Amino acid sequence: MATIKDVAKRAGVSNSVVSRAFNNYPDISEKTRQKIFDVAKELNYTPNIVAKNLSSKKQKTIGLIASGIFTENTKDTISFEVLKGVYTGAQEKEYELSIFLIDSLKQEQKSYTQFCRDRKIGGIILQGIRTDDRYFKELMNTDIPCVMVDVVSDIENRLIGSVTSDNYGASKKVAKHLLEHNHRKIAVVAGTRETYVNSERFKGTKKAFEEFGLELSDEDVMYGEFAEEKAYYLTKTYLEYKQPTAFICYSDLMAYGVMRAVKEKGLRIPEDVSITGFDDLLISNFTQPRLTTVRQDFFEMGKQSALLLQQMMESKEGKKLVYVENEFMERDSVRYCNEKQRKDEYSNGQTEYSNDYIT
Amino acid sequence: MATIKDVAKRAGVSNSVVSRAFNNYPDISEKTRQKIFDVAKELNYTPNIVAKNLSSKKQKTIGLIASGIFTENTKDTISFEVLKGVYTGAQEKEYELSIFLIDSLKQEQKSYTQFCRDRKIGGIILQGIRTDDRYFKELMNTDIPCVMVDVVSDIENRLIGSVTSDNYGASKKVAKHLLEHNHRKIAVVAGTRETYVNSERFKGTKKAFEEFGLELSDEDVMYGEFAEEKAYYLTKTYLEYKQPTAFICYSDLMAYGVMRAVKEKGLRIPEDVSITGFDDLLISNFTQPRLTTVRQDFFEMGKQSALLLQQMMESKEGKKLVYVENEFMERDSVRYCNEKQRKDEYSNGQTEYSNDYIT
DNA sequence: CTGTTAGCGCCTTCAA
DNA sequence: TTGAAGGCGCTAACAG
Repeated sequence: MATIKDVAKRAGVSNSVVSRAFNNYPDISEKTRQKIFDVAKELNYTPNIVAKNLSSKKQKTIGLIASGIFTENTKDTISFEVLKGVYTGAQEKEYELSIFLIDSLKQEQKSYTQFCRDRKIGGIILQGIRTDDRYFKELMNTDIPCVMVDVVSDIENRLIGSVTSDNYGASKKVAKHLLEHNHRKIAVVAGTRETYVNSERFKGTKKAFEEFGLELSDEDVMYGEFAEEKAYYLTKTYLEYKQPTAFICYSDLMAYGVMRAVKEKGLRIPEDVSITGFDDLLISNFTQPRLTTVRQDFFEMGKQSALLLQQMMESKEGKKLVYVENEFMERDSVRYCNEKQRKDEYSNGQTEYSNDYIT
Repeated sequence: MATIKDVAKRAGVSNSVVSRAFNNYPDISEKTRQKIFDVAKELNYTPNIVAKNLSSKKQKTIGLIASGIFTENTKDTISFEVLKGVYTGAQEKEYELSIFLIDSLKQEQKSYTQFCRDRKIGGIILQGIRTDDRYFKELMNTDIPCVMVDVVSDIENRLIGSVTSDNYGASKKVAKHLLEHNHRKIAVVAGTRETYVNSERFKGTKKAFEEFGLELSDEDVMYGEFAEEKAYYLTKTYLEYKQPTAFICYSDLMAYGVMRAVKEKGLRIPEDVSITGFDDLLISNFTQPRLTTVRQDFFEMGKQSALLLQQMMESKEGKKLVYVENEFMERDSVRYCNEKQRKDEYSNGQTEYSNDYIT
């Protein structure tokens, strides 16, 4: 493989000139520049990225740290979409990308900071990590630029950005949709309490209730930790003493769990119970019934993260917030709530409508 | 960040001793080794991978080149599973992983070989790439060890391995399953003709027919190129002049296309037509009806690829073939073919059974 | 067992 | 506009 030396020798110049030519320095005569590129092409030379990375001051590689890829539900391919987006964004500006997938099952976690230092990573994108993680905290004490996906932090004095979507607005829309469909007995299956997206979505729900002059009761809010099984069990229990006409779920995954529990109870969706999700995973278009939810463009979020990070790395400027569009997807899991259903007291059991439809 | 020098100085030894200690060379006294590790821990030192990579003869990074991630059907998350597997396998033996995702839509392809050289990649895993690709051919003319997923090549004199599953056996099992369920009017929606897995699966199908004293007619074999839409259109056309009682599809994606075409024709699955797939994608458990198919463990295939590649890189030994288990998943898209259906001539239209069930 | 020396391939002052 | 020299952080002979 040709090295910079070979090109230099063949072009009759010194290494440094070749280096400058390849890095678009202006202080090179057009003639030699051309000569160098000609020779390079002839020798099929491209700079070695490893050596470049080692010697250069400039940071041209970014990292993606993603958690929950291994342990989580395989139905969840969000991380993959983010990864594709980040890759695309990095590619666009010719940054190298190094990925770090965290397997939360394994004990031997590694320091994010270490990960960056060891690879000369100049900036990092964080996806699905917990802000109470010790390695996250450690990272926050460094000066490595960070972009977080779906987390907006209040950390000051630090190069940190966020990419997310309008969780508040979308969530409000979902709740209003249900409210407008005459639902009043609504249960909320929220995610993880301390989480940014959860609190945004919760605000949205509450706001919608408010606008209808209603209040959301604590006992109708469950915390499913964004997990299908957890949501399933919570719903099972909930249904033993209450029967809402609708469930608002803060993730599709949880909606699947709720659907299962609801069906097992012998209730029909959406005839007896309406259900909404959030995310629009692949499967949501294939569930029975198809899930009404909020589509998030995770690919775009990944891409924007990479772009934002690169910009931060180059300009050394701080705190940016980028929003990516989301979209309310009205499908088949929500139906108008009739007066009878609406007036029925919460009961310990099934409504008369549903007895025949156990699936 | 602490460098090797800092450790050396603090431990009162030279750089090379520290280097050796960290690379587990035996020629170091237990005492100094211990001393070095102590100091390293104290200084929070870990070797810089970039520098290591540059200076070392040993190749400790592998690459994954995957195609079709961007352009293909988003229902297909196979590449992602492979990626996770490769990552896990690399991680296990402390290899670095560099990924190269090919966007076939973009014109500006890059040389695989270049990709490897530029990053000092010592071995490469290929997934979803075409063997008639010019860059693939170029790569084959180098001495870079390769492992291919789901491609078994006949290239000689070269460090090359393959990881796949028993496509022949699984495919045979599928066909026999249909045959045993009394189906005789069977159409095959094959994939891409020149492809390894396609030919293996085809052999399996033929073998099963043979064992039943039957022969597969050319006119009942379509080539859907593993694409949902292609399969959909082929099936639409096919159904205009023939009505099989079963479709064997060489991928789930194509099965979805076939299902759609079949339903649009007003035929019921599996009452009128049985359908089988191959791969067991996420959605196949949620289609209507749930798809009978062959589950492939793509994660394991990715992992085994990484392991095999590493072994090849270390031992310089050649041509290995690793099989990963697959599993026949009997679900709801296949049903026993009754005598009436079986005897019906291929007709230009629907059977009498299905007229009422247009969905 | 340990230190010395010379790179790996490139970038980056500093002088010319 | 160019060249020389030093260095990025580490490994790898080769002495000792």
